[in-house]
Amino acid sequence: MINHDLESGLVNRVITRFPPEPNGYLHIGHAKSICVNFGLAEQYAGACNLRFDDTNPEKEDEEYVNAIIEDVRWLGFEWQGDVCYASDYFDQLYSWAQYLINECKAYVCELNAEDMRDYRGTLTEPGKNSPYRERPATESLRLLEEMKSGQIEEGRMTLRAKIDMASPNINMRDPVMYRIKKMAHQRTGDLWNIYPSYDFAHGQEDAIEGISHSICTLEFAANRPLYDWFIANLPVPSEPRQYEFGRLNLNYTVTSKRKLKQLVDENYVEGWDDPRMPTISGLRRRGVSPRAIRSFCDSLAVAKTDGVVDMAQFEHFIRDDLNTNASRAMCVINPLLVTLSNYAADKTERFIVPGHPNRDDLPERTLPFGHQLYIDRNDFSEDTSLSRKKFKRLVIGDYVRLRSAYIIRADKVVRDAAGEIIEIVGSIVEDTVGKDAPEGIRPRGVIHWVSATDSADCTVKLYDRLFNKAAPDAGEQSFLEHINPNSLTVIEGCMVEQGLANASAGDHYQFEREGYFTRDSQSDSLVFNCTIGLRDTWKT
RNA sequence: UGGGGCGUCGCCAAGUGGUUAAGGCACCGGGUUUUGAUCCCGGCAUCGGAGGUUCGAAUCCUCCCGCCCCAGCCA
Repeated sequence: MINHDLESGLVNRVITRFPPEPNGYLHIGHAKSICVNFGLAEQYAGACNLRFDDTNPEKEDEEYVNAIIEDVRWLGFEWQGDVCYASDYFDQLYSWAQYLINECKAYVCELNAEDMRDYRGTLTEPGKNSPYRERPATESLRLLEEMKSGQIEEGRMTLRAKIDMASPNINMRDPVMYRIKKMAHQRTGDLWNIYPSYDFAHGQEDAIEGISHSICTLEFAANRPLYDWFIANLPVPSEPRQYEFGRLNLNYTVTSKRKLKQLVDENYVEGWDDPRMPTISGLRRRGVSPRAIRSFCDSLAVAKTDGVVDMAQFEHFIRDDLNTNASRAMCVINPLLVTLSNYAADKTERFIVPGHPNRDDLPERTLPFGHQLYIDRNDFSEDTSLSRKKFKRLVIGDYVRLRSAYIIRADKVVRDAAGEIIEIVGSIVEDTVGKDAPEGIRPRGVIHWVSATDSADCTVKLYDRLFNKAAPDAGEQSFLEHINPNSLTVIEGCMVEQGLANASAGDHYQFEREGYFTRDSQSDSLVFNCTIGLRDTWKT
């Protein structure tokens, strides 16, 4: 990459940083940034800092700081030294502001927000100099001190950099360095009544930490000249450089903290960690592993194009990881009782089966088998005219293989008063466990099952995409108009094999023929979240 | 409109003068399979447009078209 060139001379060690503002939870978009920053540091044997860009107490909160730390750690990354905070540099930043005033490169401006906008000009017209621009340094110094100590009302004054009001780059038209906010900061308390702006803070934070490559997203490209201006005009300890790359956009979801916060605040979802959320915590609760997230991010290009990645690409990496790492299990989501007439009611067997079809390092499991079991209602059809090719499941008079167990035949159905099928009576084919079907018997397919007496009751939560429009943000309507009303399906009364009765959140399973699941971390009872279904190419 | 950035298969993308224009996702065929999964094999673009330079261009030049970002005392 671009770094390679710089490796040959410009910098001797790659130091990057991941600098979130603690104003929300991390989401999949941040995961890319995290992977890029930590990944580059690792690749070049450098280091990466975790730094909170906490320059605006209005939107920030301790809760977010903790959640972010947890998420980065969960993703498996280690930052250099202690966690850094922009607020740790407030004193340094303040003295640099004084320095610029003394250099006649900054001044306290008394234009209100509206007038400042007018003076700034437009995209096509240059701005006008503020009437306070040539104020003596001593006066600005005094005023800044008063702003700091709380003697000036909010909105009355700002400290601005004196650059060029006619610059074609609007960011260079005397940008605000400090604004008054008489608000307690989550870390510095009531110490400050003024807070530095992003532009005045970010590059200097990088310089203080010795960051070599300050990597951010494309929308900051126009801020780069300003970033460079501060670095060039201040006695900073190092000269970091900013590089931009395209942020990750995924279709069928939103990745804007503002919108995610709205979904949470207005109760469209259960919280930041709702399994339908694209947040790191939501994905974790959903059952997506850090490994899947990292491989997905690694598959993404670090380029200047701003495209929209197909959710299917992310899903591929989720499945890819789970397929190779998740233990197999059987869970009947829609139980239908099957009674085996030729299998003694008091007889039971226990089949020892592999935890994974091609990994013997995963523990084996035990499947109790008996006179009665459950299969899924969808695995039985009364329509015996369905061809074997079209319906590879159970029909009256035909055979099917019970996964890892016997081949059985369905003999008749039992109905309740309402005519609803409540039971299938069938029979096993002797001596077919672990063996090929005997001559003359051809099972239509393989279905999953669970012992009727020796299995655990559970609830399964199935998720669909949160939005039913590929680009929820696009168009006139609010993204809220495109929320999928059926994004969550709760199914109670499911039966899972006994061995999973004490499954824990963070363990991943493939419920064979259904999908990948993990135990929900927020429920006391046995609840499984469907991470993602199996790929299904079955054409109906 | 001023400034900045970007346009290669349905999607994400390699590629910076000579390649049959990588790869992944998706999709479509076929094979294996006690998961209609996995796995395996095969198929799938002339590079935003128009000119030009060159023996030769996605790669260089010109013009045009389109998309994104910047006018917060947000980041």
